[in-house]
Amino acid sequence: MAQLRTHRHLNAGETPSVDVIDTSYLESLLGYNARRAALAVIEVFLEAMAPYQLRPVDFSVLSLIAHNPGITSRQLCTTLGILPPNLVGMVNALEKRELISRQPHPRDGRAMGLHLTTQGEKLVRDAEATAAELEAGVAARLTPSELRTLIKLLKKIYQPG
Amino acid sequence: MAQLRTHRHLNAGETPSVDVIDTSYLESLLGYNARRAALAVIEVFLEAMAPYQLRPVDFSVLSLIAHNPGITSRQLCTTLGILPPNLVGMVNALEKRELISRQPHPRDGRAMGLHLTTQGEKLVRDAEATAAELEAGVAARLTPSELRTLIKLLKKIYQPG
DNA sequence: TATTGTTATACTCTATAACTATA
DNA sequence: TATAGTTATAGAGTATAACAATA
Repeated sequence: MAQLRTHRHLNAGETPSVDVIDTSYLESLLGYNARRAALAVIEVFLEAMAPYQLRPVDFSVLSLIAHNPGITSRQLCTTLGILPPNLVGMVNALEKRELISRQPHPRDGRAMGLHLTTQGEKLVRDAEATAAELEAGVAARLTPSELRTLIKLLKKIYQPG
Repeated sequence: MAQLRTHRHLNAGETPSVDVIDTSYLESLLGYNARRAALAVIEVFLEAMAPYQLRPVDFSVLSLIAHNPGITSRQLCTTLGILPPNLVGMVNALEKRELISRQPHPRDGRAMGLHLTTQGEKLVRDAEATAAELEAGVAARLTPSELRTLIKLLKKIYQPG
C-alpha cells in the first residue's frame, strides 16, 4: 500500500496549488473502487451492445425472459431492482420491436407472462455471445482464476445470505 | 458453478409460468455483479453519511480537497469523472455550508483553489471515521485478506495501466 | 487559439402517488 | 383487503452548447 505523495507548489505567501492529485485515500475505500469498476465495465458493455440497441437493463430483461419464459413484469422488477412504473416503458419498447410478446398468465388474470419472439431469441443468442466475448476482453487483465475470485467476492458483498 | 434449475408450472395447453427465477446466467457476468455490489455498498454509504448530509460525490469532493488543498474544480472533475457544469452546483452548495472556501489560484488567474474551512476539516475527519467503520461493516462478510484481494482486483478492472 | 469556470438546457434515470382490474 | 400493471409526474443524475475571463 504505497502512500502516494502529494506534489504541491508552495510559493511565497501561502495558498498551495496541486500538481499531482493524491487519490490514495479514496482508492482505499471499497465503495469507491466498486463504483469505478462497475462504471468501467458498463462503459465497455454500452459500446459492445450498441449494434443490438440494448442498454444493460434491456439486456438483463431479455436475458431473464429467455431463461425464464413466462416471467411477469413484477418478477422482473423484484429480480432487477426496478420500480414497476419504470419497467412499463421498457417492456412496451421491446414489444414494439417485436422482441417479446405478452401472453395471459395461466393462473393469474391480473398478470401477463413475457416471452421471446423468434426474433427476440436470435437477438438474445447474439447478444449473449457478444457478452461472453466482453467478459474475456474486460477481464483480460485478470487471470481466469482471478476473475472467478472477483465474482465470488462481489457476490459476498451484495448477496443477503 | 451450479446451474440453478428453473421451476415452472406447465399446464394443460402451453403458456408456462415461473415460480423460482433463474438468475444464474446474469450472475455469471462480471458487469452484473460489479453493479449489484456497487449499489449495495452505496446504499449503506448513503445511510451512514445522512447525518453529515453528504452524498458519495460530496464525500469524494471534500475528501479530495482535504488531501489536496488548493485543488481546482477542473482537477476534481477529471479525477472523479464529473463534467464541469455538474460540479458547479456542488461546490456552490459546499461553500454555502461553509465547508470549503475558494481562494485565487497562485499561478492561474482563471482558476480558483479549493480549501476546507475549519468546519469542513472537522466534518471530513468525522465522515472519514464513519467511512472506516463502514468498510469494516460492509466487509464483515469478507476476511481482511479477501477485502484486500477484492480491492486489488477491482483496481485491475478500471485502472488504465 | 486553448482552457477555467459558468449558465442554460435537455435527456436519462429513479422515485412517489394514484388509478383499474383482478385476486 | 391486497396485488399486477399502468399513468402521470417529480426529482436526481448526466449530457451538450455556448459564453466571459484568462492563458
